[in-house]
Amino acid sequence: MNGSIADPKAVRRTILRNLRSALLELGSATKAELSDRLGVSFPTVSKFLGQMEKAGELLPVQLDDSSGGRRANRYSYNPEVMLGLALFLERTETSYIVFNCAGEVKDQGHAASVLTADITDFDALIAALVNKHPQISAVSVGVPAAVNNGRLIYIPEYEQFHDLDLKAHCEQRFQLPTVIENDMNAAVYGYYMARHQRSELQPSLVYLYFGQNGPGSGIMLDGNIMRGSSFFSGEVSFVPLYDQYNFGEAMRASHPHPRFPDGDLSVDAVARLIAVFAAVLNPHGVILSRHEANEGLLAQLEAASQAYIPREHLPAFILSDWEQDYLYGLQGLSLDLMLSREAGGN
Amino acid sequence: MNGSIADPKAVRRTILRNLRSALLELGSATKAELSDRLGVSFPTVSKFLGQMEKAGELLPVQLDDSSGGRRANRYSYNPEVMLGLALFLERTETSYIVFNCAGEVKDQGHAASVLTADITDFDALIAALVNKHPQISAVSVGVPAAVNNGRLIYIPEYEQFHDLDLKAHCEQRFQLPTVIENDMNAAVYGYYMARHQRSELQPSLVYLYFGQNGPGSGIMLDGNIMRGSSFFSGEVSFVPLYDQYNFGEAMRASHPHPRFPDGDLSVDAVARLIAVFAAVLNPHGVILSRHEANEGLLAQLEAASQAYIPREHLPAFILSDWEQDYLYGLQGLSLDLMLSREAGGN
DNA sequence: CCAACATATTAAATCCGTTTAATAAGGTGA
DNA sequence: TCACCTTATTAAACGGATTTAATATGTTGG
Repeated sequence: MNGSIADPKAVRRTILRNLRSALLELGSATKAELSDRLGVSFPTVSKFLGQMEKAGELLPVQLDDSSGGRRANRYSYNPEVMLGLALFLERTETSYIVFNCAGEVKDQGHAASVLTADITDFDALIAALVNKHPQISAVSVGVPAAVNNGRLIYIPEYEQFHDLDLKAHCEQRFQLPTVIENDMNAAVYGYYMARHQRSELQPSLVYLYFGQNGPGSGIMLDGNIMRGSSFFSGEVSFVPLYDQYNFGEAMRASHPHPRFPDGDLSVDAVARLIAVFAAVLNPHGVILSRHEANEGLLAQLEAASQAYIPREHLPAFILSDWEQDYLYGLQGLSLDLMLSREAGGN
Repeated sequence: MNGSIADPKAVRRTILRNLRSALLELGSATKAELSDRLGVSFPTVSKFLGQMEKAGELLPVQLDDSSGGRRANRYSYNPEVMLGLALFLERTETSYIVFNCAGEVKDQGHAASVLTADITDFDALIAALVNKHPQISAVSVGVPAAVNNGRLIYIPEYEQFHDLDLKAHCEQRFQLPTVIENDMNAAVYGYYMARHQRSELQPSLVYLYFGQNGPGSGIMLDGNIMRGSSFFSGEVSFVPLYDQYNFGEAMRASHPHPRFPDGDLSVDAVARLIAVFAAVLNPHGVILSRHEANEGLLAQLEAASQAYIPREHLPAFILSDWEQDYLYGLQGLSLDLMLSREAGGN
C-alpha cells in the first residue's frame, strides 16, 4: 500500500546492504565506525549486526586495539556465505565465473556459445553450476545486445533470442535474482565501480570500443547507465563527421580522402568523435581499451581533439583493460543483488 | 548527525510539498484521495492538512458529492498565500514576472538590462518588487550563462558577473530561497514540466536554439538537467560535422561548398546535428523554437536526418514557443522552492 | 421515520529508528 | 591496588508515520 516516502521494508534492505558493503570495503569495522560511516544510529547497527551474526554472515570477531578506554569488538563479513555467478555470452563462446562477495574467483570456465545454439543450453549450464555451487545467490549475464530491463531488445544475427525476457526467464526458472546487461554498459559500470567509492560524486564516463563488428560505446552519466529512448544511445558509428562519411565508415578502412592526403582518417575520426562527446555530454573521461590503443595514440588523440574543442573542456583520456572492466561490471551487478538480499535469505 | 536514510525533517518537507502540489494539480481533493495518490497514510494526511488549514493555506472547504455514505470534506489550496518572482536577465533588457502558486501572473514589467550595468541595479529591482509584494517567497533568475549551483561560471561579455555566486548573494540579502538557471536549461525544464505529470516516466529532451549570438542547446535526461563536467555540455556549435566546418561555422552563413552546390548548408547541418544527438543520447524529442522554424522546415529536417539515422531511432521533432517555455521553466523552478517551504513559513 | 448500511474521521496501538541515560569494561597514575 | 577516567554496550524514553479499531455522519429502502 505504501512504498513512497518511508517504506520500512526498503529502509531495512538499504541498511542491510550498506552494512554488508561497508564491512566488505573496510575489511573489518566496529559498530561505532559503521554507525557514523553510514549515518545510522549505534543501536540500530548493533541490532542488525546481531541478526547477521546469528545468521552466520559474520566472521569470528577479534577485539579492537585500545584507544584509552574499553576495547571495541571488531566485525568482518564472511565473503563465502553467498556466491555470485557471472555469464559472458559472446559470439564465439560462453564463459562464466563464480566468485564470492570479496570478488575472489571460486570457479570459472568456458562452454560453446549459447548465442549460436538456443536457450536450453543456457539453462543447462546454469543448472549445472548452481548444482555444483549451491551458495550461488545471484546471477548476472552480459550480452552483446540492447537490453531493456532484462529483455533482449535487439540482438543482431541471433534471431532466436530476439525480444526474449531473459531476466524473467532466469528468475522464475532458478529462483535467483538476475540482472542482464549489455556488454559495453557493463564495462563502463565495471570501470567506474572498481575505482570509485559509493559515496563520491559520480563521474560521467564514455567507454569507446572498436570491435571487428563495428564500433560501440557505453555511456555512464552521474553513475547511471544511459540507454536512450529506443536503446540506440551510444551507437556512434552513425555519427556524421565528414562530408562523406560517418564515424563507422571513416573507421571501416583508412579511406583516401582529399582533405587528409596521408590517407589516415582514423585518428582524426576518433578525435572528432571525442569532440562530439565533449560538446554534447562533456563527460569527465573517455576510456579506450588497452588492446586497441596505447599511450602514443592517446597523446595523438588528445592533441588532435584540441583542434575542435578548447582543452579545458576535453575529457580525461584513459586507457583501461576492457575484458577486466567487463568482468568487474558483471561482478558488481551480481554483488549488488547479493548484498540486497534479505537477512538469512536463501 | 543524520541525513542519510530517514531524516524526519526531510520526510516532513516532502510530504508537505507533495500535498501542496497535488492539491494544486487536482484543483481540490479529499484526504482519502491525497492519501492514496501520495502513498501517505490517512492519519498523516489529516494531520498535515490540519496544520495547513490553521496556517491559512487552504481555501474554505466544500463538501464532496456523496458516494453512498458519509460525505467527505474537500480541500483546495489557496494559491495566493505565496507569490513567486521570476527574473529574466537578457542582453537587451531585464524583465520580471510575479505570479501565484497557480501560475497566474500578478505583476510584470521590464527594466534596463542589469547585465550591462552592475549588481546594485539587480538588488534595487528585487528590493522594490519584494516591497510591493511582501508575499513573494521564492526567486528564480534566468541568465545566459553557465551556472554551477547558483554561481555564474562563465558569462561572456559581462565580466563584472564572472564567477559571482548569485544564489548566495540573493539568499542572504533578501532571505528568500533562490535558484539561478541557464536560459536554455530553464526552457527545456519549462517545456517538460508544462506537459508531464510528476509521476510519469521522465523523457529525455533536447532544446535547440540558434540565436544571433551563436547556437545553444539545453539537454534534459530522465528529468534531470545535464550540465557536464565543466559546464560545457550542449555547446553544439563546436560539434564537427563536415570536413571543414563545425556546426557553428556551418550555420554562421550559408557557406558555398563543393558538396552542397545549392549553397544551403543549414538544413543539412541541423539534420546532422540531430543525427548526432540521436546516435549519442537517443532522446525522445528535439524541440525547436517556433520563431526560428516552422512545420515545413521540420519536415525537411525529419527527411534529411533519415539519411543518417534509421527513422525508428530518431527523436520526435517538436515545435514550441521558446519564450513561453523559458517563462514556464523559471516559474516551475520558483514554484518548487515555494512548495518546499516549511508550514507557516514566512 | 427508522433500521441497516456505507463511507469519513478520530483514537488507540504498533513499529522502527533515534536520542538520551545508565551500565559495563578496560586503561592510568598515585 | 584502588579511585578515576575513557570508551563500548545495553536499556529506556521518544518521535513520527502506519495499521487497526472505534466512532461519527451521512444515505437508502421499507
